Amino acid sequence: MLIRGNETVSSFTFGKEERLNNDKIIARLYQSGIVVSKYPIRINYLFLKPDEMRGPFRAQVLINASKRKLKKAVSRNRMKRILRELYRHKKSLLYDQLQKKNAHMVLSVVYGGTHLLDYWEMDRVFEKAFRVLFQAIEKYEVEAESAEGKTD
RNA sequence: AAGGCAGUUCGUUCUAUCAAUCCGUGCAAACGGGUAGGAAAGUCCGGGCAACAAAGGGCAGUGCACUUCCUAACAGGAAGGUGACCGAAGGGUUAACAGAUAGUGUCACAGAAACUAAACCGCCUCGUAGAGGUAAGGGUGAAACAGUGGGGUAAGAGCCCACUCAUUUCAAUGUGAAUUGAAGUUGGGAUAAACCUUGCACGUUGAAAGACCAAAUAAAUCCGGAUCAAAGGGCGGCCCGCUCAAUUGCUUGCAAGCCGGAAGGGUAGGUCGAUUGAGAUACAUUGUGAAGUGUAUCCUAGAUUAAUGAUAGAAGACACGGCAAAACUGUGUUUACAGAACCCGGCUUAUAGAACUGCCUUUUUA
RNA sequence: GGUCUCGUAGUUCAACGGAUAGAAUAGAUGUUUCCUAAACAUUUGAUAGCAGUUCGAUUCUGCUCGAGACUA
Repeated sequence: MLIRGNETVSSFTFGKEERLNNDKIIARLYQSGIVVSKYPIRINYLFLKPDEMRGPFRAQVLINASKRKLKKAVSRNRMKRILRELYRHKKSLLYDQLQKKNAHMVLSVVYGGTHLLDYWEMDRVFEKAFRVLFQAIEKYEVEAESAEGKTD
């Protein structure tokens, strides 16, 4: 089965409000966001204030595949769909982390490889990338607290 | 049965768990239903639709080019004609199939000569310095001024004759391209995917078109202009022609406002366009056919950072192996090409595998 | 989504439809030098691919492939 013991069983839905679709925020994400690269997956992320978020969720994501690397639309679609399923199944972990630190973020997950991966190969890379991302979230809390201290 | 040619169709199915999107019901939770292709592709043609305020004409430009028909239209399709080619046969393939007698250009090297010309070798005559005649033969070339045979001649030549080929005119047949026949004071390369000529067609842009709502605004600056005219904008690129916006004051060249533009600033969310259409299927009917007409039935993707999926299992299919073969069984694969972006009609290109139809040849059996 | 442009030696560029597709530079080999550099000589291309037109295509035409630009 897909659902493993260490994963908390919660909703696996992936609606419109969890997807990033605002043009301005996307531009900010790619200009000033931070990159976590774990070939062939590349994740850009950017922490936002709660009032900047456009929806009730803690994170918004966009998933894409490079047209330069994958010429055929069929293979791009396939990679995007696998990544979407992986995010859908693993996002509760991300939400837990964000809940602990009371943070909000937007992120983009981009497939930048030149050949196709299957679901379980992609799963391995995706978990590694997520682990790096969680470390970054833990660091962020410290920076945020110090920033709050300065402003106060 | 095997092989070949031509054509048509399909191009996995089911179950479980978790999802996406649209529609419907519902206060909500939720439930029910729909959800990618034959090419959705390339963007090569043709249309619909929308904007460009509003008449035209000419030139330039672009495209097409045997005939007749089909179609909203087309460089598409159907039925034919002609040439070339393939096949043993049934038959098939292909054509950028108007014009070289409107004009211009080009035809390298070789060759004597590459276009209204020309004599290198050869042949013949006079004659032996040479002059003249000759395109039959040689050699060159991708191409040498109709071909074959005979007559004729000094030698030759469509110079003459017969047949053939091309071309022109006439007649018959056909809607027509053409075909068949007859006749001639006809016989003068190739190239138009070189310029071009003739005929026909064509505005430009492209759904990021455009319409509406919401939100946000910004003045100041620079350039030009205001009804005689000029300049500027528009009517496809140019020309002709046509046409268009905006005024008051007073010191008459300045002020204020106005019109057009430049640059800059702000906003950048939503709805419509946008999925019922030259629609699909079935039957009847007209037509050789593409297709037309009529009746009935059906509604069959509609996303917008972009849905139509992911994983697991089963069946089926295919490949390889075991067995003389089949059944059976083991292993592997889950397939090829490929993903709607306003919508249609075509064309082109890609495509694992499977099924069917027609025809031909060969062999075997009755 | 739409509209266009361009593909020639490893690289940067040439070439009216006409011998064997040139030039610079890089690479390789040799000469020279005690060695290196420089210099000199020699050498290296399926004109992106497949068809067609033509006597003959880098050039003209069609299709395919690749690269790039523009477009609220």
